[in-house]
Amino acid sequence: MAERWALAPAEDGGAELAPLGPDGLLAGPVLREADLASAVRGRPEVSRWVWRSTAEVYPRLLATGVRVERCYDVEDAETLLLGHEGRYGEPHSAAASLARLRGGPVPPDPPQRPAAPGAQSPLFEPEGVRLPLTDLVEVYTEQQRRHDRAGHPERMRLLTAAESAGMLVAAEMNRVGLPWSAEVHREVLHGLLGERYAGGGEPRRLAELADEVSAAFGRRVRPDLPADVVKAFAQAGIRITSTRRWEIESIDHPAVKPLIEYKKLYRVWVAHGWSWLQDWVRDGRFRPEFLAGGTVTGRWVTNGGGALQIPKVIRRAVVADPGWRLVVADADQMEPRVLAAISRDPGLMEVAGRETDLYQSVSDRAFSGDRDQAKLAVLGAVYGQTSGDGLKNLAALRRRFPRAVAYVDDAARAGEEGRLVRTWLGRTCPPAAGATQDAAEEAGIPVGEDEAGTDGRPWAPGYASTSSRARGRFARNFVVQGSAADWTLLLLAALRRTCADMAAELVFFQHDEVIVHCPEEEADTVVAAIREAAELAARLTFGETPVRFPFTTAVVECYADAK
DNA sequence: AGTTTCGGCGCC
DNA sequence: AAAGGGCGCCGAAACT
Repeated sequence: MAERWALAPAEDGGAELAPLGPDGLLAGPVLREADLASAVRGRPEVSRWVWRSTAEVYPRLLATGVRVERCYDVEDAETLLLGHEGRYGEPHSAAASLARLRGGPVPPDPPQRPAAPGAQSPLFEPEGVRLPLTDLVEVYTEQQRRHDRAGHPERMRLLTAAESAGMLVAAEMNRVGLPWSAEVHREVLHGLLGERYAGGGEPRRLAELADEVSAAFGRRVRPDLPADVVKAFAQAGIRITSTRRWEIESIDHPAVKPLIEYKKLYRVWVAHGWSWLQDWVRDGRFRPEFLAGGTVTGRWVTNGGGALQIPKVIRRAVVADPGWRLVVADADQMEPRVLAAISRDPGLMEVAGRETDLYQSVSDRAFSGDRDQAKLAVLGAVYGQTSGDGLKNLAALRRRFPRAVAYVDDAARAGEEGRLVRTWLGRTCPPAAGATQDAAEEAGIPVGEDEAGTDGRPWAPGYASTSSRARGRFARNFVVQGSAADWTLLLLAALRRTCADMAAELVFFQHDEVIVHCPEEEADTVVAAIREAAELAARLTFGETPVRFPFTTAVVECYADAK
């Protein structure tokens, strides 16, 4: 029988805990134990722990080797519930929730802890404000009722459970770290950038390229200063409005080639160079801090280390332990498949019901076999393309897949009009600041920046202050990107359960891609587990659907060999 | 001098 | 060819 217990850490390293009934109410006396980890370790029959904050509790458990099967993160659920209720931005702490429940003054959320290089999750610095166990349970019980009032209660329950599972995965990945060879990394850096000079200046290759750029302009130009580059082009009789690559790469000038090369290598140097290695890699592991549900769409973010932006060339440094392998798995055309599942467009569901290249199938149906056009059209529909060939392509797409396009069009309209937009499971897009704002924009009155969420959770950048058109694009993308994030949470949860019985460890997750580090002999099992987890996740998330979610998997010793 | 914003680019 | 979604990170520039 699945048991559910509530848990609240105490100041002295101990904990309060108590069993919960099916209704979420206390089902027994509150117990007091001297050691948090022992209290959990001693109760293997508990299948779900209800606690205030996974970030507060779980790293401490993991530090003593204790894993849990499931949890329910009250403060994360509060954020999701508040969003669903159209109260985005209200304080999400358990203390605030309790205050709202009892009608007292609502405390603002405490500020977020800044990221520190190489830092583990804070073991001894509790984040946020603790509550006595009985208060926590009171909040939890009320949250259960709030799930019942959601548009789709069962989906909302799945969402909060799934994101709590995601937080367990994130905490475990933070602890394990991504296998990283500092030696290979240094070789790659040396090969790309050349020797480092004393004093921390540019490495040899960058200095050479900067000289080439200067030579081409006939004067000293610093390629890392956009203003300098714009001026230099102007003096050469070429007007540019920025130094973005797409704007300068078509220019016919001898400085362009070394300039682009410089930008590429400069990026590697500053973002993933020697100092990055120093800061973020220790004992053969890169330890970023993954944060499940860190964005409004539900995508994860990382704190520090740029773990979700590792350049392809640097992936050479991700190397499995001896005798181990990396199973690198990439969901094929995830977003259009998600669009098929949520829109239930018959044509798109049929296309997405096959495991073959979806863009090719779409192009066969609507674009005379031109795969690139089909891909552009699909991505344009999802991203809110508004001009160019995209519009023509969108029209072709609309003829063949009317319900799919209508689905994102409806979301865009809702966003423009300031109505709530939700993912399939019920994660809710932050609404516009107010209906008056559009009118103000219409009248040409600049609209001020909206107040940021007091809880430190991210708003869409400038979301509330952007044009209604931009909000439409955001909402259009939100329903697809966010529903995809819903599905990946269930995928991770399922995969985590399989890995729990093996030596295999989840070490990396990036939107539609997952890496499992495992002994060589487990690799085939892991590959199969990913396929099964994808199917289970699809069934749980979207219900009965013909849509398939195939993965491209590679069993490699080095991440760079996966593609 | 310290903090915030900007420009550019990495990933999906 | 180029415009559209989500992020984080860095140094420089712009601010206080």
